[in-house]
Amino acid sequence: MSTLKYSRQRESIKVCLQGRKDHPTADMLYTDVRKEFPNISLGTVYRNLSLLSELGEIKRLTTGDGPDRFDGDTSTHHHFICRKCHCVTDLTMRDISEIKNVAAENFRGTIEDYSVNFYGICENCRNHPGNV
Amino acid sequence: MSTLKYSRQRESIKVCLQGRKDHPTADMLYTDVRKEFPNISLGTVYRNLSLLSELGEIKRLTTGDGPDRFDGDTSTHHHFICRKCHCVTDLTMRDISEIKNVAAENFRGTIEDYSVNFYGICENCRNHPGNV
DNA sequence: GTTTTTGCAAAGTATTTGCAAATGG
DNA sequence: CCATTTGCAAATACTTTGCAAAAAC
Repeated sequence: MSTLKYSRQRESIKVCLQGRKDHPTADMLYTDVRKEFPNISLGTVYRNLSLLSELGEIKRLTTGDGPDRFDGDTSTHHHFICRKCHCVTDLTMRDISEIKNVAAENFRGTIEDYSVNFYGICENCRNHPGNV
Repeated sequence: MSTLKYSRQRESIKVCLQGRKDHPTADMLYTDVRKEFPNISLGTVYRNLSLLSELGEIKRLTTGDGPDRFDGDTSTHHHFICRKCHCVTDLTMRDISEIKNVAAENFRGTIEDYSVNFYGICENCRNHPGNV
């Protein structure tokens, strides 16, 4: 296996992501990072996002609708995805990790992880049905 | 809105899907349905899978790895996805729908649905580490 | 006859990859 | 120096779409 080398681009991508509370796509981060590195390429953004999520320094969110999104907050939490405006927001809720044990009870493989997404209409879309 | 017309192709796609216990991709179903309709096009398969899942007659599964998969069983259940062979299997587990209420407690939008996926290593991959 | 669906091909979206040059250690 | 990373462009993977012909009703 190869040794990891520091890169200013990777660092910037990580800092940009951690400074945001939305859950940006690769392309949104590309726009952001280009302010600091105008010549960075989208390929580099994709490569580093994949690398960082393999290292566990960020999280990849697959919403089931459109491109993957990324989250700089790696602590255990779940997301709400609005089926109208497609925004992704953090949910503050009590621990539900017990569902992993429930799933493991009758299963003969090894369950290592789980992911939960909640879907519906966000507060903003419900209040402004005309938009988006 | 337009009225739905019967189509032999759509019927065949649905029957093929319901006859399988794996969770095939559009392309896998395409291969299958072509035995009955050698001239069917992949576009027709995609169109009908989207339509059927909008109608609630089948379910679309987004695994976060590779193409979407489809499930002819629309009853409430959850899935395990092997991170090695990427197989998708049904989990038999007790009801966890309470997590929807837990999520709704501190959230100001409307939660309509949720999806849970479990990840890890399936029994087969664990027993045959060399394969795949 | 009118509307919906199909097959085909082309286009669209998201992401990955090959390669020579640049950077990091 | 040698290994890794970059920028660029081309390639890939998956899915959707426009359109004329066929099928459904």
